[in-house]
Amino acid sequence: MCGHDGRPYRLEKDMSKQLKIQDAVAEIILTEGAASVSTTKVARRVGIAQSNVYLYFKDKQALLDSVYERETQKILATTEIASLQDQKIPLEERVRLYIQQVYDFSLANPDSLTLIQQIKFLRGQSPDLLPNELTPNNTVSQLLQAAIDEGVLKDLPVSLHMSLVFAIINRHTTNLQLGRYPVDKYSFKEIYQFIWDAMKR
Amino acid sequence: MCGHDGRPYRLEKDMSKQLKIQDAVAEIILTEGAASVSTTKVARRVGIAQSNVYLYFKDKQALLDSVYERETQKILATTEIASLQDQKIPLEERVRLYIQQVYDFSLANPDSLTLIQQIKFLRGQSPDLLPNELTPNNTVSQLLQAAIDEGVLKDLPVSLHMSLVFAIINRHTTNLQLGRYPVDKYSFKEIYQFIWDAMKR
Amino acid sequence: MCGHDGRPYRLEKDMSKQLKIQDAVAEIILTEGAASVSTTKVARRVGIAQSNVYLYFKDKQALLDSVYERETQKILATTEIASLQDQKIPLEERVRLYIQQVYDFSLANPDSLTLIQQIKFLRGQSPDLLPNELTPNNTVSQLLQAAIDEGVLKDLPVSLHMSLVFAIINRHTTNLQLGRYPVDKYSFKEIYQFIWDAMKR
Amino acid sequence: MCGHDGRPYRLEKDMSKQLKIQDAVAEIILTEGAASVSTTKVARRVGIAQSNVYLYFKDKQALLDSVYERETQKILATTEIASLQDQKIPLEERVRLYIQQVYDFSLANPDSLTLIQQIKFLRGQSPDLLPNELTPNNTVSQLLQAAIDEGVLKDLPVSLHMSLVFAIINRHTTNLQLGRYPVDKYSFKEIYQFIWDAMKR
DNA sequence: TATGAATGAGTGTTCATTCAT
DNA sequence: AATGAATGAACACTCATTCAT
Repeated sequence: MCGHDGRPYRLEKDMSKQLKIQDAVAEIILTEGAASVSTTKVARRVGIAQSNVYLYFKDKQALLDSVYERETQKILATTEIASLQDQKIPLEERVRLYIQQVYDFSLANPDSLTLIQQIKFLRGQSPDLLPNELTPNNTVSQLLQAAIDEGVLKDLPVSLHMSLVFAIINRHTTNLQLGRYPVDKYSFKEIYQFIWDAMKR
Repeated sequence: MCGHDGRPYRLEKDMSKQLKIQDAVAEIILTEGAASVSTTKVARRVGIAQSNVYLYFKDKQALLDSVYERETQKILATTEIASLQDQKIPLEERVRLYIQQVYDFSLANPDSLTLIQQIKFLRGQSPDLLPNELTPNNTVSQLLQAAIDEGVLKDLPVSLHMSLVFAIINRHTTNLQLGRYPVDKYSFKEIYQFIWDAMKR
Repeated sequence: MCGHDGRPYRLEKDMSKQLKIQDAVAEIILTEGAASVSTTKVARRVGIAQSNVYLYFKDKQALLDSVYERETQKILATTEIASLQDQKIPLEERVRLYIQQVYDFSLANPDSLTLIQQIKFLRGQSPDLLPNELTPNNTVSQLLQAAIDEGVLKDLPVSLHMSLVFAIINRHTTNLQLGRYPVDKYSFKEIYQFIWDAMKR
Repeated sequence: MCGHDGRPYRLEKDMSKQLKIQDAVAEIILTEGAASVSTTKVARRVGIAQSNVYLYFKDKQALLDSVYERETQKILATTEIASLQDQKIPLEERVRLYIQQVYDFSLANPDSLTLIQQIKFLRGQSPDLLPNELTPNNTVSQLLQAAIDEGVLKDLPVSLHMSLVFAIINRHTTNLQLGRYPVDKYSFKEIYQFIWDAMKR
């Protein structure tokens, strides 16, 4: 159960430094804000030499980008794109599914959105929660556009619909994280109704 | 058109250094993000020595705070708080007025909200557009709460209602700024309907 | 009761800024150490503009020097040089007088010596309490040298004798200032005996 | 005369940067005074980048402290504390030993005391030559107190006795350094007699 | 006499990045 | 793969000094 060099290879080792470094970056962003990420801090937190960071990432930007990428991948992994594209499901129902997926993900990974926002912020971009580059978003865009065309949703820019969904759900989960009210005070149904009333034609 | 000393007094001259510095900060924030504001850059942009910044502002923090303050003051100046508190106006109409005011302000000062967001971000605060300390927001909170209690609005956290308003309007004006669609493509009425459908009971 | 310019001349005004500035410097030195004297701080303490300091003193060094000078003048003013030179008084008695004068001055102006020490320190000089430039010190040197020549004092360098006197008395008064023991615990007689036993042949 | 890697190992190479930096600090303190020590100057003198200083010392303060520590350690290393505590040696003889040790050290390391004084000054502490924290000084304090209690020394504060010893010896060695008189002009015996006459009952 | 505005050089400190080992 | 040493540029901030008014 050992490598040829006699060093035992544990799963952690496999996960290697790369991930540990990314984790450290995420931690720092969440606790101190993206602006205060530095290779020094990251290295210290991981317990490696500062220069070591450059063994795994071309430069600081690449490091931040990779963390950004990792979080967006999490969204991809969680969301079931297939069902959103499934023509057999009525449009209205698919929109509901989309909202539910955002809701579920946001509740399960409240940090992910924060990380994405923070890194965007550092780039000087607006911190809105619309990572347009995101693959699933293209799907979502198409879904919403179709729903608009079919007269299911109000004839407003897709980005407005998406902003609505993100803003409401993000604020709700943030509220929960801050303990502003108990988790069971508002059900998904209520949140969904709030959103849907706006979107629906 | 000259002072008795023969020095021409132009409008620019009237505008004190303090304002010029604040403007430079705002510019940098809008183009490069708040994280990359530095006294060096600011001074260079204004055309003064770096140390000069400290003649007008105690601190870098004080400088940023002053810019923040300036923008929030703009909001205060623009919004008509009185009418939101006017008991003679029906609640539903006052909520409409509130939304309209946010809309008008956002359209007139699209950068203001960005600046506030960015500076909040730097402070490590969440970037939501809910500067709760803002005096008008207390008024707004009370208004919305009253409307909830009277059964005019859905029984959801006030913060959710406010997030909704801000998110939609902010995205709309951002879209306009980016030229994603012409200004007259969507009227206030349509935007308002979108928001109101969600909020109303 | 007014000058020809109509400005009332009060005594404080006479004492003018010059002295106030020196006082401020002394205060700062005593509370924060000579190294942290700055024209900014001085001006703030006096309540004048920073640039104003340069109206009264050529530069910072001149300012410090003037404070130094002022304190050494205090010594001069207090000490009765005449009696130390009075040939009619026996040498031993005159040495006693000298020690007593240092003792009295040190007790009355404990800060003076600190100020002198601190300013010398800033100059990079050794902080010993032997301001050789001091006029009275020349007198003292001559007195001590004479006493050595006459076999009244031990045949050791004058500077050693003076260091002894200063060190003992300075430490004693510092102890008193720090409240290490009550003022009446040790009389001058005891201190004098301590010093004299060393010096005398 | 080379390591296996072909790199010549000279004595200088043995001496780590850390020591070189400390030496540079000491040099600057001795020539220009502690107040004018700056990381820039230090780095320039060592021939490294300024930022490099922070590779070896957390702080400027830490750097100064380390120099302070180094000098006090020298004292510790030189002095034979054991004999001062040896109950079999009569008190009077032990006091003599103490004085001799101070004398020997002061002659061998005339800069050490200056360095300690200067750094204490920068800290705003009184520059007296009584580093009370110093371990040997506790021993010395006890020794002197015992000698006072036994009627060997005059009944005066221990600090006065210590100040005496330091002041005389320090001035003497400073005089020597300044070349005010040849080394052999005054023997230890004479200096000792000077001090002892004051201290002894 | 007094001021405020201005400045350039300086301070200590942190950073991203490179390189020889 | 990993390190420690090194560096130059940047940072926020303070200072002594000057000058026009």
